[in-house]
Amino acid sequence: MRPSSPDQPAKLAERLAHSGLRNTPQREVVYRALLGKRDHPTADEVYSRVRAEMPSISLATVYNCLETLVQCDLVRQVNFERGPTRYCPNLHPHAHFHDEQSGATHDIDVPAGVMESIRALLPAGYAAKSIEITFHGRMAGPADEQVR
Amino acid sequence: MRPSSPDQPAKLAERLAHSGLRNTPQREVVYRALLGKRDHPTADEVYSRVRAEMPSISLATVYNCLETLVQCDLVRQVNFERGPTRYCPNLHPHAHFHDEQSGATHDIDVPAGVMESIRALLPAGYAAKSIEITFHGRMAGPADEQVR
DNA sequence: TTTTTATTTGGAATTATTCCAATTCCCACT
DNA sequence: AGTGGGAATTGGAATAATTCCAAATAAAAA
Repeated sequence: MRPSSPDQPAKLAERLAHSGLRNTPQREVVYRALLGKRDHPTADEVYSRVRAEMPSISLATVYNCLETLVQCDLVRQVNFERGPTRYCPNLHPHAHFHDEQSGATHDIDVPAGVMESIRALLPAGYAAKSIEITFHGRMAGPADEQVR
Repeated sequence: MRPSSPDQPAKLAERLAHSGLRNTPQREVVYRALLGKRDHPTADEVYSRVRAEMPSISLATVYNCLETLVQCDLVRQVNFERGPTRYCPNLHPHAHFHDEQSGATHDIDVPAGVMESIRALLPAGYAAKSIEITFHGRMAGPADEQVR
């Protein structure tokens, strides 16, 4: 696994400043919670993780911070099917695989070239700022994983 | 525009029968509402369209019928961002373009080959039953539409 | 016709999220 | 250091979307 770049708290400060926003302890702790366990948590899950470190934080603040992080392009917001919004701090171009069995979501790398070929499907006059790709399916069980 | 195939009510009957479900007037009217105006309506929007024809139908039934149609693979369920689930009766492989300005959603054809090349991104052990592609962006204004 | 099973219905309950008004915090300026 | 003002946080109420539930209805099977 690629190590996360070493200066991500600094990145938070920089991006917040860039948008004229303040770097508060709540925003830091929410961002760190996302980076610490990259399993696409819901706002509620972030809330409970963050309370371990900062018991006084409120759920409304968690929502606010997540919203702020999304606006700063530090976090992507992910929705499949019904259910709560999930949050993803992976900024590399990638797709999501949603395992219907476990409910887990896995990141799937998408080469920039493929992303562009998908963008090329758009007729003239359509300008896409972002592209979301989600697979729905099941992971093969251990019996199927053998390559030979 | 390609005319919708002539026998879609029959298709409903067939798919319901295939799943051992009954072909009720409510299911028919909900399905027809989706086919009649293919603008990715929410359950509430379907509800109000359907009430014109069947004023006694309930919102719970609309939810039930939509769920049934999804299970029969007659309708796709679409989610972007927060907000209510939308329903799409287009069964051809396609992506969605979400215009942030108007909130409208447009279908974008995706050639089967491209769909397969996207599927090929999955590592061994991942089996996708469906692939969802959503563009977020803006439509160019009329000034930009000239081809020459 | 009677029995059984599926479906519909209205309303209550739940879930996720947003809103709001009242603090609290922090930065800039004196 | 002291203070004014905008930004952020907070708790709780409000809203929106959906699901749940138990009773009534409708359709199929026997």
